[in-house]
Formats: sequence, C-alpha cells, structure tokens
Amino acid sequence: MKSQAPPSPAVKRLSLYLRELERLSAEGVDKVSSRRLAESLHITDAQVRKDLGYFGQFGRRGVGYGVDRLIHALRRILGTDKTWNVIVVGTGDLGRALLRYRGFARRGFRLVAAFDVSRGKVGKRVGDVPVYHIDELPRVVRRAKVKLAVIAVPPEAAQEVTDLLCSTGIMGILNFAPTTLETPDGVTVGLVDIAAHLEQLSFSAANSQ
Amino acid sequence: MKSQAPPSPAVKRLSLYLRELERLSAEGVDKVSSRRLAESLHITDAQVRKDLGYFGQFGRRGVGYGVDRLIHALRRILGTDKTWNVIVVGTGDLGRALLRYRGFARRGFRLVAAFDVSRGKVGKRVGDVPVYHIDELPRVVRRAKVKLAVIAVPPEAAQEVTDLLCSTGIMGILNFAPTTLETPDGVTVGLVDIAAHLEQLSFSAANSQ
DNA sequence: ACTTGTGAAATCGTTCACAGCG
DNA sequence: CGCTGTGAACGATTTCACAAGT
Repeated sequence: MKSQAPPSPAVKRLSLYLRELERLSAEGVDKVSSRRLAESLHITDAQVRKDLGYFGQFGRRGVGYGVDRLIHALRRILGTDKTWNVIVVGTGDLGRALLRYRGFARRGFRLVAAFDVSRGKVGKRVGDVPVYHIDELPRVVRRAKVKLAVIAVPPEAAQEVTDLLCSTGIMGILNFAPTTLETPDGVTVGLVDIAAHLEQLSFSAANSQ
Repeated sequence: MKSQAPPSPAVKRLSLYLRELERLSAEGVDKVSSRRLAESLHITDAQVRKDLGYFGQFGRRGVGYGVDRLIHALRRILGTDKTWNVIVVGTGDLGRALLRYRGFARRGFRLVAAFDVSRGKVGKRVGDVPVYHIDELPRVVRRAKVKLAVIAVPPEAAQEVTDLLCSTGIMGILNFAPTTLETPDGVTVGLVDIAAHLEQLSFSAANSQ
C-alpha cells in the first residue's frame, strides 16, 4: 500500500516537465537536476521532486534525472506512450485551426476525423483530416476506437454534442465552447475558455500596483 | 485594513460566474441563489459565497443575488467594465481563428491589430482586423494604448515577441505557444497549452479504473 | 560535495455550520 | 423560513530541511 492519488496540480505540471525535457533532449542535454528544471518553469526544485515522487523514483542522488529516461517515464504516466485517436467536432475557424496544427502527433495524439452539420463542409478534408456529417460520429468513434474528443462548436450546440459523444463511450472531452457540460461519471471534461483567460489578465492588469 | 489578496482559483471562478450570470440574464432570470449558481458549475454553494465574499457583499439574505447587479460587480472586479484593446501576434491558423472569433467584444475585449513577419500577410485584414508588420508593433501598441496581447507564433519565436511586447509596456500576455516565457515583474502571463490539456485527459482516461 | 527522496511543518484553499438579516 | 456572509475546522498542496545515496 503505497501511492495516494496524486494532487491534480502535480499532474498538470507533469505536462510542463515533459515539454521542457523534450526541448532539452532536442538540444542534446542528457542529465538535468530538479533545480534546473524548476528554474525554467518558475517553480521550486522541491516541487519538482515532490511531483515526480508521487509516481516513482526517477533520479539518481548526486546526479539528477536522465532526460530521456524521464521523458519516457512521464509519457507512460500520462498515457501518451501509446497514440490516442482524437476527433474534432465543429469545423469553424477554431476547429479548422486545431485540425491543421502539426504539434499533436509529437505529443501522442492523432486527429483521425472531424465532424460538422454543414453540407458544404462534409466530405472535404481539413489538413489531412476528413470531415464527416455528425450523424456518422458514433460509427467512426467505434470503428477507430476513439476515446478523446475536442468540442469546437457554438455553445448552444455543445451539450447536444456532448450527449452524443458520451453515448458512444468516449472517455475525455476538451471543450472550447464557453459552457459547462453535463457528463456521466467516467467522462472527464477539460475546459479551454479563452475569454476567461483574457479576463484573468484584465484582472491582474487592473489590480497591479 | 480589510481585504486579503483573494486566492487565484477564486478569481478564475469569477469568470465562470460571470458567464453563467450572462446566460441567466439572457434568459430573463433576475435573481439567483448561491446554490443555483453552484449547481450549474458543479461546485458548492459555500464556495460561491466565499469567492464573492473576497470582493464585497453583493447578495441579500433570504433572497439571493440580483443577476444584473452581480454581472456589473463582476465586470468591475475583473476590469472588463471598460473595453481593453488587444493585439494578436502571429496570423497562422490559430491567430486567424482568434481574430475571427466574435465572442470577445461581448466580454470587454476589442481586437485592434494583428502582426506578422510574412510579406504575404501584412497589409491585409483578418475578419475586421488589420495585419501589420511586426516592426510596427511598438508604434501601434502605444498609439492604441494596448495593454493585453495574444501570442500565436511558433514556440521558437515566442520569447523574442515577448521581449518586444514587454519593451512597449504591455501588461498581460496570453501565450498559445508551448513555451515558458520570461517577463519582467508587472507583466502577467497566461498560458494555453492545448496539447497539455489533452495530456490531462489522457492521464484520466488511462488511470480511470 | 552534490542532488534526490521524503517525512514534517507551514501555507493555502475549501467546506462546515451557524449567526444575522430580510 | 430562506439565504447570505463569515469565522473556524478541515483538507490539500507547497515548502522546508535533512537523511541517504553517489
């Protein structure tokens, strides 16, 4: 009986560690200390060690962490050592931007299909990704074993899309629509609310000094 | 001597309260209890009251909160009772999607200019927003009193853009590039790392039972 | 000498529970 | 009677500080 559930802020930082480690690896760095990793992310070295400590022992005392070894460990922890098939629902401006973004593959995500209701968009491709009518969604999700979906539809349609996704057995939804979604247990929702991020900056700016 | 600095998670929730209140207002609802607000955001009623309590007293015992009154109070707190001029640096797919997004104006943000280095893009418009060469940035920022900027450039260019922005006296930066930015004190940075969000979902999915 | 891994302490944030007011 | 506002209790997360390994 060892491991407690890790704090979710720690899991979020794992992604940042991974990103930084990948940069270091690309630069040919092969060892890194918690101090160095912490500095580049503006956190403390104790935080880095504690976060990693929730998941195992990855370093060597007196030496530091092996960059490639830690990259592999973090990918395994995050589940991105295997590739996930991901769909995008909604092919408006944002949906299309996501579909053309080349950075997902490197992180373990493959965009396999997009969905829309508009006749004009269905049947085409955005980037390399085919656009299907939303009625095809359950079939495609099952066939490609899709577990993660991105919602990039207008807020009025987001809950309806969510219900459809949940009925197909999806496990996670990243929601770009500014709405709170209702989902059954077992379906995780991540929210990206860009206006809310700007509001946080506005708050800081208005209250600085 | 009254107010402590509010917890930053509380400030983040303010944006969610505002969003929900705006929906309620659009539906013609004029009073709301902490319970109702909490339920629609999947948090507790005590949390809602505590969060608002950091900033003042906005409700009436036995009654609840006036929807429009609370909307105005939250806008004032967040600094969005006045409109902020915002620029977007980078007019790739994501930058263009943001420039065409119609949802910012309603939340108090006006996109006034975009910047790029590419000859082919400078001089055109995206949505209603003119695209300038990045060399024009300091002039435009000063002339339009821009305090907030969005970075949507490749990660290799993000720090360079940040340095330029900071030298013009910008106060907040929303960074869509997957990098940590170095900024002087007084410049707040918000990060939107989409791949990191997917990794969080992957982690949940991989570790759900 | 340096750096990890980790209990213990300190800090921060959330929830409880109820007094106070409409 | 219902609902807010808020100290006090609780729980979660971060930081400290040091033993242990290289």
